Amino acid sequence: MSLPRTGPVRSEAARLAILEATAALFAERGYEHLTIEGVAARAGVGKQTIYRWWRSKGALVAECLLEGLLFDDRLALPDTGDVRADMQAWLTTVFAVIDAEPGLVLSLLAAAAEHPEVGARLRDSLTGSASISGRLDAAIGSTTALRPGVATEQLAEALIGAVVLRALSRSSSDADDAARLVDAILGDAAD
Amino acid sequence: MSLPRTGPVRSEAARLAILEATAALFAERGYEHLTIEGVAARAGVGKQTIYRWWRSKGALVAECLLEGLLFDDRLALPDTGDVRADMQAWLTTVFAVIDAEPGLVLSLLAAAAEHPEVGARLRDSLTGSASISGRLDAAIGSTTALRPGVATEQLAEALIGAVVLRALSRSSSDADDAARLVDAILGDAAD
Amino acid sequence: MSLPRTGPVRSEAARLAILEATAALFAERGYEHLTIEGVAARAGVGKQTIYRWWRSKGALVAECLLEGLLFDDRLALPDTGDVRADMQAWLTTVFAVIDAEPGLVLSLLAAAAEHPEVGARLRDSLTGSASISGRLDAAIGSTTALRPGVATEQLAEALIGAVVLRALSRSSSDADDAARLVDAILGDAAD
Amino acid sequence: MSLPRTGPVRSEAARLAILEATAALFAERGYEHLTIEGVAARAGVGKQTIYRWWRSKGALVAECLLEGLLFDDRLALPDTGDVRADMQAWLTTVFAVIDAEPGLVLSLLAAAAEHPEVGARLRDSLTGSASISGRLDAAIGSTTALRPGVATEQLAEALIGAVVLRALSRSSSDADDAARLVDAILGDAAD
DNA sequence: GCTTAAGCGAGACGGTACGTCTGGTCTTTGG
DNA sequence: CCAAAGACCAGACGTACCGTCTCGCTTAAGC
Repeated sequence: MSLPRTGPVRSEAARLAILEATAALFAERGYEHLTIEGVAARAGVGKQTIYRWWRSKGALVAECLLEGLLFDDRLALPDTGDVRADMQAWLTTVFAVIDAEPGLVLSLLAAAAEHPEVGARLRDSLTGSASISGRLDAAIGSTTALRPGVATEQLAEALIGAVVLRALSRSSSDADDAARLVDAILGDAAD
Repeated sequence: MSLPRTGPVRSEAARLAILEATAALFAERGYEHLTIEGVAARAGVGKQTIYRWWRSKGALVAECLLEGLLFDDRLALPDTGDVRADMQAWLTTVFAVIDAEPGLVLSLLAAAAEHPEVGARLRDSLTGSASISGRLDAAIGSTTALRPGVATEQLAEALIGAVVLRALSRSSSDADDAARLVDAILGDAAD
Repeated sequence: MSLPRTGPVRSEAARLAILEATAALFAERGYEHLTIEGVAARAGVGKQTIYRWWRSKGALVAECLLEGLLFDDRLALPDTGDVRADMQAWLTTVFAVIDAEPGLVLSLLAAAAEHPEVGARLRDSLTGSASISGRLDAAIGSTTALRPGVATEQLAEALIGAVVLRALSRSSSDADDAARLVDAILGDAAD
Repeated sequence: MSLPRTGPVRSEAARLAILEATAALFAERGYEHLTIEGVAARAGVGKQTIYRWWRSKGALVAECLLEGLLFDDRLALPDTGDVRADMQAWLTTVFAVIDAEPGLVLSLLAAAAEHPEVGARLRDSLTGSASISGRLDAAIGSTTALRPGVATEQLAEALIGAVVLRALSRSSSDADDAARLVDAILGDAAD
């Protein structure tokens, strides 16, 4: 596979081929078994072209994460207006994904543990893009836990954290687990 | 007619030397840079002696974890009777450890992401030995979040999860962060 | 006080496979295009097994030379009793080989220029094993140049040197050239 | 009517800078470690400018040789009228140079082995410019070996060849060796 | 006490991937 | 429109570890 040659400015074609190869290999074999040589071969690129622009495997994965090449749309938080129901539905989906493809999340965690840049991006991806704390803010007053003045950002972090822990401990989780977790975090409906 | 079992038995000295070398190298260089060859050399042991008894680097680390060789005593949850104060104090300490030696926790997370056995043990170590959910159970009724029937185990998980997330995202945290997190999880004092 | 333990021993099979692969690739592609990776692949051997026992490509080639894997029997000096005729016949053969496969000799020269060990072995192979100076010694008195007291070793060196020069300059040489050279070195028949 | 094709012409400055950089790097690091990239960097020139005008590293070195950039004047054959003495003196100098800077000659030999053009030029440089065979011709009759009808060109070749062989085999040589070699080639003084 | 087989230290083996270096080609940009 | 600069693909370099496999030694259980 040969790419169209470009000049002494950075080749966008090469960059894209590399990121796509990274995402594909990451999905297929996981972070641990992702190799620079494998990416280079798959992308039809010289190894040096990777080393020229990325410092490490982790930086490569971080950029994939940033470009949204690693997550699909299943993991978006739904918005029906009912925070509790939305969160339960979302958590149930997330648990199902972790059960079905534990490697995806675990690989991401391994990458995050190894490279600060992945860690930072991962947190943004999880708390930010799913915008959980935003939804919690909007629902303040509707449950006992969401009382005025509560730090919704920490609640969101705790929720995501619980998910991460379940992934790490390989405990398989179902809809009931999701409900229990949401109830624990949100409290009862406000009177 | 059974074949006679003869021959020497497993060397306890070798086992201990290996676990100690593993713990030392883990602390010095982190999980990623821990190598079986390095452990063998440090322990003054043949590689085969390691492979005979452990299936992988992860199994080695998991056993160290189980034997308490990786954590020191700083990380025990204090018990003054005041749950909120105890948790804040504990979290503050944990955050300080993460800030001071991020490698320790991150390496453990990397190991957990790679090896199920480490993940399982890690969760036990964190939630079990600190026995957070036990303390929460005992405090039911004392805060708005600790209402009767709440799943304290999920609350404990969420709390630990938040800690893990902060470690992964390398956000440095202080006593205020600890307080905010505890307040978000526990809610207000009960009336 | 413990004696050094012995451990596994060097694999003769690997050693031979490596030398044979080296000789084959040397003959096929020449010294310049001989690569350690190629030798390892051809020999079915890990690269480290080569680096463990040889310091360089040159050392490898030198050992092949020493084991006689690079030269075939065409290049042995015949012995009919007539020194002049033998030398002419031999030179004619050597010139023919150089004309037909210049790469063989040139590669050897390149290797010798790069690695002292090859140079030393090459000289031994050429002057020693062909034992030209021995033949000259035996013929002392039979030609004007082979007078008593003459340094036959230098004469042999000069002869071989002339051959090397012709190889380097790619001048194709025939039987007449061989005769002229032999006559120049040996002088006329003694009266 | 067509305008004369103008356009820039080959830059003499670039050509000289390249040749000088080549000669300098050759002297410093030898033929093996001479790289096109190194030459380009040293000459302040793009790699393509080299590849445009020379086909290979060898061609570059050959042109340096032709321009006399590689040899200094030490290596000229003196002319006192006494052939034997002149040759001994010259050989002694040559041996000393080889002993002191073996890399220079060896690098040249490596280049010659790799590239025909260098080989041809090298032979011309050595036999031609030192014009040994001319001197031998002029001395015909003065020694037993220099009898009428002898092929002085082959004698010259043999002499140079002996020098080349000594360089290749790294045998250090002194004035006595020079004398022995000259005596072997020239024979005794004619009666 | 002798036999004998497993555990031991050591380390060679076939491999994979690393991160670096150079070769030779091809473009862009500036003079 | 040439020459500098340098990005590109390709692939060899020498190193680090992997996990497996002998080696010869030591040692404890069972005859």
